Amino acid sequence: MGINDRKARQQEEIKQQIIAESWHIIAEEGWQALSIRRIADAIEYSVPVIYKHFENKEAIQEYFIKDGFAKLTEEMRQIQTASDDERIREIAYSYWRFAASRTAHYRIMFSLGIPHCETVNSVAEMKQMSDMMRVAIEKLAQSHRQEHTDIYLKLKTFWSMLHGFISIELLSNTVIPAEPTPVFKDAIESFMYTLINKK
Amino acid sequence: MGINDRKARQQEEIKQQIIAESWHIIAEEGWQALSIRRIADAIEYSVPVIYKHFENKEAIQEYFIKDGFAKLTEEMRQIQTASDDERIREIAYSYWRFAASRTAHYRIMFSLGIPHCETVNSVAEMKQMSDMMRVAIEKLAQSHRQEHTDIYLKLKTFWSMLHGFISIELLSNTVIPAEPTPVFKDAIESFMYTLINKK
DNA sequence: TTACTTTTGATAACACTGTTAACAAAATGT
DNA sequence: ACATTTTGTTAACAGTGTTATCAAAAGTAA
Repeated sequence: MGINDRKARQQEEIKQQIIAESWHIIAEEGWQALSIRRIADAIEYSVPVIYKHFENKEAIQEYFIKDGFAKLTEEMRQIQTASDDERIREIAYSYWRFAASRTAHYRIMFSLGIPHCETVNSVAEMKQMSDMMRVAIEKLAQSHRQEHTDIYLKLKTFWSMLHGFISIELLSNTVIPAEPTPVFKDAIESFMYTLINKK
Repeated sequence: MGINDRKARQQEEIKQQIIAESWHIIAEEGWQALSIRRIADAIEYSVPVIYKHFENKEAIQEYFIKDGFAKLTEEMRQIQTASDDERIREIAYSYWRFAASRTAHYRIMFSLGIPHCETVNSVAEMKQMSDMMRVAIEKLAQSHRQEHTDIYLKLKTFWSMLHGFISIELLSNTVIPAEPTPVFKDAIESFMYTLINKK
């Protein structure tokens, strides 16, 4: 039945339009400017059509959260470095650059206003990212004969540091510098130092 | 003119009622459940009365943000410790306990969803808190003959760490443990170590 | 081609939201 | 007792997310 295939394609196209136009609005005017009616206007369909593709507005937010983590993971995946030391540094830097270049996206991903997700590990896209970090930390620990480090402890610390710096940056409403600041770099070096050297 | 005094008192009481009832709703059902009409119902006045005391809803949020930082600073101020080492540790712990015991308040203070404040230093209550942290770091650095450390760099790192850990904790929707976790404590010790010992 | 069925989409409503203009009533000053 | 200011209310405007109801288009079978 080619007819059903075509229908599925057409529906999928509408969904992609919803996503594209939504992002258009968000990028231009922020998440708070996004309303179902504005999406409907933009895609030139009536309001209830949107509810055929997203259960509610929160589901749209959820989509962008997952999408954000997927994009972040993708950027991290493209890192090519010689040493394990370099790798974890570059992961940190690409995290910073992501927050700097896609600030609107980052804000949505970590908006603590509305509780949305269950556990970090239950969201596949989040887990992918944290896995990538974990492996990098693991490798660095191993290559410096630190097999007995608590990796999950270090992973949590690592992510907390990254997000902490970005958050504080986001508090003052100025644009995040495109490249990691010295403060940030310094903290990453400290983290790596305590990871490599036994206590 | 005692009449004007009484009027001022009555108006002030209404304002306090607005604050109290607002907080009642927030504590019970979260920030998103707070609406002007619900406040009006609770204080048994009509809606426009609220606008006599707060310019708009954002002003109410702003009030709670400032109030939160004031309360946090107050808790930090009550710390009594023997050594400078102990002090910075206790500041970190009281930060954790604040976030754990007043999670709803903490969420409002750092909700990155709606941009609200200018610079950190322009909000007096924020500055108070960061000053308190800065002095503690300064003292610790001095008492270990580290006069040439960049205090602002360390302050930013310190706060980023604290907020980073809490944020990650807030992501997974479970309750924050009342007492600082080992991961958190470990990170604080690391921070203090790099602060005390020259690079 | 006609009749029936399913899918698809639009209209319009419901119950909210923040905000404010217009007005009535109470309190105060003369 | 009258005029004025203060105080608070009603009712509306323009928007929000969400959904029940219904019409039209598309597909299926005779």
